[in-house]
Amino acid sequence: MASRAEQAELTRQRILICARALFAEKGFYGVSTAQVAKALGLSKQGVLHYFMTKEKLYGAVLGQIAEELTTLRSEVGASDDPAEQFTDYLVAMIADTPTKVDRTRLLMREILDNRARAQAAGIWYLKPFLEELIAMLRAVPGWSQAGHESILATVIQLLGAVNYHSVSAPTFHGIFGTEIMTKVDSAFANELRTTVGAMLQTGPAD
Amino acid sequence: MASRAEQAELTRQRILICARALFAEKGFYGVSTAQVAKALGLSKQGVLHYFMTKEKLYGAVLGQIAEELTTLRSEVGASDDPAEQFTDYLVAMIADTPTKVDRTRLLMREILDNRARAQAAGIWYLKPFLEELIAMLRAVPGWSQAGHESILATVIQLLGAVNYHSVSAPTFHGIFGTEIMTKVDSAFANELRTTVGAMLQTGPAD
DNA sequence: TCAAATACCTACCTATAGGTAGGCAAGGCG
DNA sequence: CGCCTTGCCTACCTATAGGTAGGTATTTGA
Repeated sequence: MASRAEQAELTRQRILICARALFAEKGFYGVSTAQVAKALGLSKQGVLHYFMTKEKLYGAVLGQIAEELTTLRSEVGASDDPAEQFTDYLVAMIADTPTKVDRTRLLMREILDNRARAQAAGIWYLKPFLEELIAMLRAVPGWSQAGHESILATVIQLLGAVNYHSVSAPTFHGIFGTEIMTKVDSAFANELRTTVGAMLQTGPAD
Repeated sequence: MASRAEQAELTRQRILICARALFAEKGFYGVSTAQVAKALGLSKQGVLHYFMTKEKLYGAVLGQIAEELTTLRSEVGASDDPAEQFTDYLVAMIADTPTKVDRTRLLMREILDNRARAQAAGIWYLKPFLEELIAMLRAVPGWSQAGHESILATVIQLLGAVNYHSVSAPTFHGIFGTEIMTKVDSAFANELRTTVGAMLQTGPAD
């Protein structure tokens, strides 16, 4: 049997995973700590025992996501071609597993909310990630001379292209039917490569 | 002086506008009817007098947005060139006024939430709008033969590229500073044209 | 002119939110 | 063995949520 400490860590992880899914689905205000607890067969205080407040629980989920973002780079094999490397990085962001979908949805919510909820304190971790994207784009031939605002605008557009898909997938499934959308989902990575390739080759607007 | 009916309609509009801004900023669960009322100098019942329930108030805001979406087409001058027409349509979606920003943010929230909150009933109005985009893309030379999943994937990517900008703008302002981001905001339409142009010219992936 | 309609308000009710206080039983270490 | 820590629970508190009931003063139209 697991030791006491191991058991505790396991529970902690279970809470984190469950909270992540629920926050992703309903948002911070849409989920109560009691709901998280109930979904795990725990009492509300069982949850609060590990994470003192709801705010901190949410923060822990966000921290986990931040960590994933920083290690994202190591998941994609380094290519010699800067354009390919950039593309691979973006493709790696596609949310093709439930965990990744949750991550993307939660990040989108956070971006929407952080202005409303006490300042932008929770977003620090996005910066290095974005800086990396910017640097990678700069390394692509034809982009090194582009203005900073061109680079940023392009990165924003690409992030939108990648992330909007997983965020909107359930809705689009409802609108267009599962059959077509399943095809879209599986074709998406390929389409994204083409899109990114087209943009990179055309170069910045300025 | 305004008649009673006119006065009432005016109040109704004021409530709608205020609710729209608040819902966009904090989401359905993040705003209380009392807060909406307070922001207008009304009592909670003053608001409920016009919109029986919070749910219905939210629905009315959504309805207003739906109407805006359906009339969006008439705002963009019809060009002869299908590619140009498609591009113009997308550019018209860019949220460059507070009202439009609210609209985009609220739609993004709705897309995130509608799975969680009682069914997808609120999304019907997106369909004609999307169908229109699809039809316009199909009309572009080189795209008419593309598979439906290619078209859809492309539309999703483009919607993401357009909408992510206004959704993430406040966060990005916080991260990169207002100076650069202001430049990005004003350069965005131009960059978007280039992006869309590049994609259209390259054609679908299949 | 006077009664019906209506714009908006002041209570008030119930459910639930986040969180505190404190208990209890089962490890783990001296 | 016995004490202390700790994983988790049962109350319980206060604030606020959405919503009902019913009032009042002003318009309006017959």
